[in-house]
Amino acid sequence: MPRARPTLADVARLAGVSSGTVSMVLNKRSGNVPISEETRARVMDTVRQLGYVPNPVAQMLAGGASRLIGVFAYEARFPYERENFFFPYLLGIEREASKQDYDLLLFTRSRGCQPRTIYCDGVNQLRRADGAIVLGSQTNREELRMLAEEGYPFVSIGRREVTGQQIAWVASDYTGGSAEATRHLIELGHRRLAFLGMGPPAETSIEKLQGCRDALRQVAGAELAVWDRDLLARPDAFLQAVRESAITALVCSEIATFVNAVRQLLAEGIKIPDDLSVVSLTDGEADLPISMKPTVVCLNRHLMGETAVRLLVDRMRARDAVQQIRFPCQLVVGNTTRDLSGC
Amino acid sequence: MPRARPTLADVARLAGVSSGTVSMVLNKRSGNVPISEETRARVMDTVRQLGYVPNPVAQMLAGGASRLIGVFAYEARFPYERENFFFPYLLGIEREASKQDYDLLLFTRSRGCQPRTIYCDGVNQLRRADGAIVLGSQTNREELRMLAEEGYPFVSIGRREVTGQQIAWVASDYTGGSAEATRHLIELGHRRLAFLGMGPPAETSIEKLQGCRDALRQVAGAELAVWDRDLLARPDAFLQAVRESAITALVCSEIATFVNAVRQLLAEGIKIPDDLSVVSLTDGEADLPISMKPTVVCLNRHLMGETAVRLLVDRMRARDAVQQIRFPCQLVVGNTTRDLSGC
DNA sequence: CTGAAAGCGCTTACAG
DNA sequence: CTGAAAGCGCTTACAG
Repeated sequence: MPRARPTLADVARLAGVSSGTVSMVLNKRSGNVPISEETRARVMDTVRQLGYVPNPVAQMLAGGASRLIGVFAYEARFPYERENFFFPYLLGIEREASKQDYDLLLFTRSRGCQPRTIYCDGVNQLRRADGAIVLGSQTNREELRMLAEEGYPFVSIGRREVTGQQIAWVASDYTGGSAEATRHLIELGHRRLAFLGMGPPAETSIEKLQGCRDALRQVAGAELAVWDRDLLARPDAFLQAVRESAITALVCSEIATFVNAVRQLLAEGIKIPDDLSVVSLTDGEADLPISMKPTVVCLNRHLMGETAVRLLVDRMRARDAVQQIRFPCQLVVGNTTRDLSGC
Repeated sequence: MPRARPTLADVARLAGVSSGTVSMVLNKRSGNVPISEETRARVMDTVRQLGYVPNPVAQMLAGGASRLIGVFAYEARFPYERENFFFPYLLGIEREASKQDYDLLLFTRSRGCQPRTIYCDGVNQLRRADGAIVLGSQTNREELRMLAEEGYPFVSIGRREVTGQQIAWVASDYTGGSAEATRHLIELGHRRLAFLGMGPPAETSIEKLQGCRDALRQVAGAELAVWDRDLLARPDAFLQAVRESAITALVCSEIATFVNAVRQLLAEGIKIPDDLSVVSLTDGEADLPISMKPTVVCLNRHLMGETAVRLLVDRMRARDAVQQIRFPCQLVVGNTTRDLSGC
């Protein structure tokens, strides 16, 4: 039973003016139409006397925009282990949203739809917000296409390609980052490498692989095996592949793959980096032996989150430009890679 | 300029029915008044065709609920370092909200109000959501009182007391956790301790101190100095206090204080735990020397976040019970405390 | 089974 | 300067 709060009409009645006048007084919109000091004072007295507080919901309805930016993630965040995928982005999103004076609407409702979907019963749920940021690797391309077709303003975190539509996104320069990581290995004398981790989203895997190949192309006699990340599901096969290929360096497409692979290798007595150098093309939370500091490509998630919001706000203001922006990654050298050349 | 979204009236017109009927179909309130399968199908088709989505603001105004749970944090999350204070709670909040089929509204707008406030120009911003979770140590008690007075349903994460009002909260059992940490020190032979970190919110500091004292009371000749955490702002004074008091153990009220203190101690050549044992009464992200594992009291933030949402939903359903729930903490012994007794 | 109407509490032209 | 009215987009009795 929410206490019956006084309304604008109550104030108007008691002050003996119209509700429009009360609204004007309260909103200081006297710019155009000056209101007599006497009326203003009377209204304000009544407001205080009644303890009147405007209902923001009604204000919004009458006013127009929701000043809400939606955030939709295809991956559920519930498995607590995954928190680090999502939150660094969210932090940037929040910071910029605050700066742009927007609130954030996190779409968490299950609504019965089993895998999380933007469209439920054919209805675009994101419409509750003025625009939205979309993330997650399990992106449904068909949904993105529909969003784009209906002109709903959104920005994807991560490059996503949909035929026939230009989609706004911010993405890491995986190609550059992977090339840098690979060059690092080359400089350490590695020539037989394996790339582990083809998996969704396709764009990302392809870019990473591309980066590795770009770097290796510069070197005569270098070889790259390419393994699907499902290989890790069969430990025997994985270890056999490592041994038979006689690689000296393993390039993991992401941190989860890195951790998984490293665990299996260590369990088999393979020393890192003594027997095998390992790098990850993505950073993130990693539950590793305490002394192990991975050599890893770091993404600038905060900045990406911020920029996504900025693009979105631009987009909502002037419904035209669909921008796509790349962010450089940074290689951080740890102790999981070693120099083969003598020393 | 918010895009012109289709409205209920548009759907009704196109489907050739009244808007009331569309509303009924959408809300499945056919309980009382059955609607023909044919009409229902026609309406749903039109809804899909138009991409109609109800405007939550209008739904709220009209008396329905928004199915939105608000999340308000007094501390801004922008300083990226602080992320770990907020997110573990958010994770729990999100999980339970999803389960209860609510979306989350993160209040991030600055709105010009310099320190973040719930009431802007006397308007309760939280009203955009059906209910809200409130967190942060810089809680404004006056605002909480106003919320309670107007009957707005909210749950605080962290115990907050406001005279004359019962406030719903979930909180850690700091007294118990602190007592356990102190007993741990006592068992290791420590008798001269200092408690560092009286600071907001008051409830928390008092409980922690209480826990320490409870434990120490069991031991003859034990002493406890109590230091304000501002002491750390003057390194000289802090180190002098440590030396003059001849303490063997330092109890830090929270992890940030712990990290700050440890840094200052190490910089002065004081070895931990050889020269001084140090514990933290709160866990969290800690940028410490790699080999240092703090002895720390861990909070169950995920569970607290989940429970806060559950209490809130209960509260919103039956507007009566204001519940207050404690969660036990867990002492995790690291290598920053050592045994004084001989060995 | 469905339509017409009132109402939620505000804002904003538009008349006086 | 101020009032009367329309409208924001929905829900909910209440008539048919």
